[in-house]
Amino acid sequence: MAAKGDKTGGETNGSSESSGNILIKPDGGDGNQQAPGTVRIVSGTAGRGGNVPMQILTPQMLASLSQQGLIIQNDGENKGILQAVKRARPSSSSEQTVTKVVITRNPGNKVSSGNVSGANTSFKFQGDPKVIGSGSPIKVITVSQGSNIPKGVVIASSPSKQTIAPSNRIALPTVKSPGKTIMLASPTTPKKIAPASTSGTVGQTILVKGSMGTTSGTITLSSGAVAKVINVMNTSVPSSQVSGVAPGTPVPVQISAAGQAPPQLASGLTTIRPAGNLPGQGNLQAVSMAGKNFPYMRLVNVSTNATTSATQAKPVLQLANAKPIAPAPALGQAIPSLTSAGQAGGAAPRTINIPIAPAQTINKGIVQGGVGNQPRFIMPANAALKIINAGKLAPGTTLLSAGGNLLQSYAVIPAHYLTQPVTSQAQPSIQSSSSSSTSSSQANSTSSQPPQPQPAPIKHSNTANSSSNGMLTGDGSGSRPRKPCNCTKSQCLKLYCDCFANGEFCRNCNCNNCLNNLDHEDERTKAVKACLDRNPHAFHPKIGKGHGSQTNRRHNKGCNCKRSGCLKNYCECYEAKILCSNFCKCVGCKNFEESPERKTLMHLADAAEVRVQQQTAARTKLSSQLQDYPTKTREFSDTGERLPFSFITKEVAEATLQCLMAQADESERSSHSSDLAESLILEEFGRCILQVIHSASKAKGVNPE
DNA sequence: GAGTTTGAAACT
DNA sequence: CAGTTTCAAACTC
Repeated sequence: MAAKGDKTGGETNGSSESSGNILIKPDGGDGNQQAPGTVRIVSGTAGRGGNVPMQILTPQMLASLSQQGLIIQNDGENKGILQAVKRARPSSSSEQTVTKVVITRNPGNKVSSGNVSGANTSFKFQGDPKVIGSGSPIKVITVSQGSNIPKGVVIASSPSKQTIAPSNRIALPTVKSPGKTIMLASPTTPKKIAPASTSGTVGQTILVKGSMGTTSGTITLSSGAVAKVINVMNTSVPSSQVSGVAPGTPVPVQISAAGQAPPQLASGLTTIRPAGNLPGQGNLQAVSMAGKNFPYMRLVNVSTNATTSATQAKPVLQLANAKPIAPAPALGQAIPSLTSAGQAGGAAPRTINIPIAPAQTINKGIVQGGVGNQPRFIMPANAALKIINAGKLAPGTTLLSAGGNLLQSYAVIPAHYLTQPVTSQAQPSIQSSSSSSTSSSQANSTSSQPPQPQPAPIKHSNTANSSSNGMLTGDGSGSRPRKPCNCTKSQCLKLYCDCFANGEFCRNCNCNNCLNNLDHEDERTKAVKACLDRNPHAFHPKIGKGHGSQTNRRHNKGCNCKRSGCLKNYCECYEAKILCSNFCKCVGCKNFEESPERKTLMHLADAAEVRVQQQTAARTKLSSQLQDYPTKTREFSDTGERLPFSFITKEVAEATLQCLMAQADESERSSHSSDLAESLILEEFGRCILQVIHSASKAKGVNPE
């Protein structure tokens, strides 16, 4: 699909400006004549437009801008536009502030264009393929002024590398602070970002459900494909909406510290951007599994072979500073980097470029979101899937390619890698990039060509924890805790293992001889491949949407129950709380709408739930009252006499309650009628009260004071 | 907690 | 593709 933010399409120029330069000219200028490799920056009034002298930015200048805090942020006013906002610098009042940058890619051209506008300056530019990506059409990044500057993604090369030239690309580093994370929402999720997911803290991963509507940031990977990037304010995420995203398309959201947008800090961000000139590409798919916590990225349709060089026109998936999050390391914890070649020390952004095929259609074969909000990325590892300049991936990286049909070619990357917080620890690198990019995004894609098998090298992560399942929890993103597995024979490398089946690493599990961790990526990779060979949909959510209603869920494959009547949790349909469908091959199914047995079970379950809730509420209330009581009341009168109610201590109350419960149990065992049971319980309560009174009368204390 | 039942996954 | 085996979760006692 076309990116809404792709406003500059056709703004390419055939000029011959030296590559790597960015020409900045007044916003609103068409810039069609801009020389390739240049970006026009036009100064203007706050926001956009305006008359400001034209400037030319060289890669070095661009890098400098990034260092100065050029931030990409959500543009509330411009749908589908990725905003770049330059962080305010207190010290320089005269300095122009870039508030908005739009980078668009020109499908048919090698020149990318875009515009940047700021409070005082508006820029429109055309990017040099070399600058933004090897000769690939680049997307437009629109930057508009925003009052909310501290959001952020920083556009620029990493501080560690001042020039862009070396890598020929512009990185979109994010704030250094605690991890930038990307979560993808289930494709089946509502079109609007769930309010519940709109809050979080810096470094936290927030799950945003795919939506239509306003976009906070958008990067068009190629014609027809759009990568979305949303930058969120530091502690809270505005209930942004995303536009240009197909319904259900997962949307990454990242949170950065307010006011922090140091380019050098880029980390943990995942950037998807085109690196080639392939026309109409866009092939990155985000796939989320219902109820799964594991994001996957899917690259579809790689038409070229794996050996294609980075300079070749190919869409590229870039993982910048993505660090494999091993066993859920705490934010800020040192983590081996997924990307970056040979760079230790961590400040420098590291990227992995993965060529991706041109996108033609969207989301074919994509797994529909399922229960819950645990997304995963599935990256088809076509032969074309290649790690540029990298012979190997950093620890935990699993990139598989399988020959054969498209569906069989996937690379599964644990969400950790995409959500890892950046750390300062030295990292194994695959490719060093002068710039790091930020924001993650996903694009739609389709494929047309069969992937070629090329297993991606995997390295072990020092931080790999054999017990980690990568479960994301406690971030308020909607992820749910997953039960630990108890596998004993499968080594957690078969679909028997829920962790593995969910695309997660085992963590805090009770499994034996577990290989589902970063320490055994090779084995894991092979296992994943084997599963995909057996069933290309192996990692797809089992629960999808039915044809009829948007809201109806159904088991995509159907169950095969024979003895449970589909009314026990053995049945996957019942377990998922959905009715059996035509796909099911079950025998003696009782899990259908009008089933009396099912209704009875439902009623019982509801009643039980109500009881539990009531009991919990009562206990909470009672406990609260008992705790507060001493502070609210006086135990002794002015005369020093102990007041009656002071004898009703917490222990007394609990004892009384136990007596009542015992009476209730007795009544139940005796099959008493409810009326009789009630009477007996009240009588018991009376006896308890009398006993308390009796005790109080005998033990009147005196205020020690 | 041990043993049984169950159905998905894996295998033949 | 069908039948069998393996496996781990669900369930029962």
